[in-house]
Amino acid sequence: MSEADGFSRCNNATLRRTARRLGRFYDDALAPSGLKGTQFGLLFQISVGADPAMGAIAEALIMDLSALGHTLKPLVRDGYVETFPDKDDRRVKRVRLTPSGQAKLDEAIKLWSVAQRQFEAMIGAEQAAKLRATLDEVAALKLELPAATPSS
Amino acid sequence: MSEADGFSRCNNATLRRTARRLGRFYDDALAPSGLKGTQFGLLFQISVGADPAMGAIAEALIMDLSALGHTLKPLVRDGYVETFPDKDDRRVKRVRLTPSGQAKLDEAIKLWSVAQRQFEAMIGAEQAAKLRATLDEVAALKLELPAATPSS
DNA sequence: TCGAATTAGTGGCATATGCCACTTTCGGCG
DNA sequence: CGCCGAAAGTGGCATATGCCACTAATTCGA
Repeated sequence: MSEADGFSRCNNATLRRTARRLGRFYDDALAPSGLKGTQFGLLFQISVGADPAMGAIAEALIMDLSALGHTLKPLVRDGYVETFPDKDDRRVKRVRLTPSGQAKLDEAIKLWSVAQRQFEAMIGAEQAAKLRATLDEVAALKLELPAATPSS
Repeated sequence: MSEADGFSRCNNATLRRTARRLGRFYDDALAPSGLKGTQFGLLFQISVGADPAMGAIAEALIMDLSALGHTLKPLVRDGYVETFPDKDDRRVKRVRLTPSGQAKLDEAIKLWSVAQRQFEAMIGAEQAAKLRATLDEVAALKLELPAATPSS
């Protein structure tokens, strides 16, 4: 029963499953703003940084650099963020919100608060904080597969 | 300052962030099999069901039905799963593993075990079980947004 | 100072997910 | 019966993510 009933033992599967569920909830809440949960998080991350470089954002969100580039496109296209090269290192591309983007973020934060409050009312703020702490702990683990082929 | 420190307060963002991290870890472990973590979970879910209908799988995985359809395609294309109409209700499409799919799943389970073991060795089996329990609890919540403002 | 190694991004390709608009079947109901 | 509304999937469209191969800009060592 433990394994036979749907692989409830796989930490990864369980995590993704819940992520889909919660993702839809937050997405619904943000819908009026036209932003998805991911975009909202990305805009926020940009807003709290000091014209962060793409690499810095990717690292903070534990996201692949190229994935970040892709995800950023619609936001640039819609005029919420803009990029510019770093003064000292032309390889570096920095990102910042446009006034329009800041306004959109402010708007979205109001919507986000509703979902956040609702969620914490259901599960309890304590419990939520504990869950986030555990998740952050997991995200910080230096996971490494046992060297598959030490060959040579 | 509660929000200015990187939005660590957003349950959804934290969850996705960790999902990306853990997802890559499991994906790396499964790489030799050519399967992604999601496909692995899907194959497993199919294997434990009795020729489950698409709707049943989608519900079990808390996944959108159409999303499931999309995700299933590469697996059908590669000959790991096959579908057939339900005898009594032609609207229903049932899914099952092919012998090749079962073999691939068996192969993947060995790889998965390594990642699973490794992860639990790092965070502790107890802790992992507790995390999964909490995640399942969250996934089971009947989240609902406070009736949208009829505005005006 | 020049070329190898490294770093930061980009583009292409493939899967992951969702929503919406349809189409096909069913299950009632008058 | 025959029509309507519900149920189960499909296809199209758009974003989310990753990996790989490549390019451009820097850094470093001989």
